[in-house]
Amino acid sequence: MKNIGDIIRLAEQYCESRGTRLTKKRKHVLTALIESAKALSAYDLIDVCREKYGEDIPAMSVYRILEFLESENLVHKLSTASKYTSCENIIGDKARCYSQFLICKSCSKVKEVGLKPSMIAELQATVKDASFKLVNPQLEMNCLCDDCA
Amino acid sequence: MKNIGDIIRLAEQYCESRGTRLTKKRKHVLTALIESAKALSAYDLIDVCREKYGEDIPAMSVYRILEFLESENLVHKLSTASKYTSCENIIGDKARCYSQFLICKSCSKVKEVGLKPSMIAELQATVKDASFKLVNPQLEMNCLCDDCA
DNA sequence: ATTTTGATGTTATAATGTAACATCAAAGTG
DNA sequence: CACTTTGATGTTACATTATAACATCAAAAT
Repeated sequence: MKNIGDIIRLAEQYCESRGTRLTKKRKHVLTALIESAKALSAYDLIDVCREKYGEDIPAMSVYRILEFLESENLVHKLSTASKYTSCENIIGDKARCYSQFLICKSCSKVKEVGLKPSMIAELQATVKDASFKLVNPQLEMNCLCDDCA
Repeated sequence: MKNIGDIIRLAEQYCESRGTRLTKKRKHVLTALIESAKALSAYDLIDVCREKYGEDIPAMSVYRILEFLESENLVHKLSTASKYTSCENIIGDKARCYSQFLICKSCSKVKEVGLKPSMIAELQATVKDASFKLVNPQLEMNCLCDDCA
């Protein structure tokens, strides 16, 4: 398990290699998400950045930053919760695109788990049979964590 | 395939048997959802009810009605889309609680598919291993339908 | 030095959803 | 039947999530 500095440095190099930049504010938002065990809303992130970095980021910018981090596969949006979480295996060799997210609906604690290939195949087959194309293969499970249950 | 009147009558009897009432407005909202191939937002439903029944239902009431219909297993909320859809097998003998929803992110067309028992078992195992409890086992897949792709 | 591009700021507003309290109508009770 | 209780709906106000449109700023490329 790397420390946060190492992770951010890796993320920075990764962005550079893709011709994009991990700016200071983007780093702060990403750091906030990595350090949080829970998923955070855009407005939560505004608060965290103010408290932690004395930095006042407008909502519009936070949304743009989140969009950027998502496009770089550093962050996931959890649509069922309207919250965001950092990728568990940030900059893994193979970006994990098929994940199952367990989300505590009470406290927003999140666990990201890779899907077995057999499951992926099964889900894809269903989609194909129904004449749909899968855009974002991400399973969000509405749960309660043991602490909240 | 039953006609809409038969379905609504069934739903009504079902509610009666559970000691709840399918009122006129609830029927209208449910009918609108059944007759739509696409998932509808709460505010879409306000429009449909006005156009179709000349009935002006305030947003608050629509949300309450949707909550009721969900609690009776007549309607699903698709959280990833913030829209609602009627259950495909309304009042099936066994309410289908584990479903996979294919949702076109462009036009909101929805297809509901039952999950294979092996998938359900797999998902549940993951949840258990992670010390979470599954609250709502509903898989929403962000897709494009063939028409929109 | 200047231009270009990408990042961020600003303002306004849209879309989704809920809290709190008032009213109304149906169903049961004396 | 009058009365009470309960459940359904109305009303108002507001919270939360998100985006559009246009302005400014800063880094990099020429």
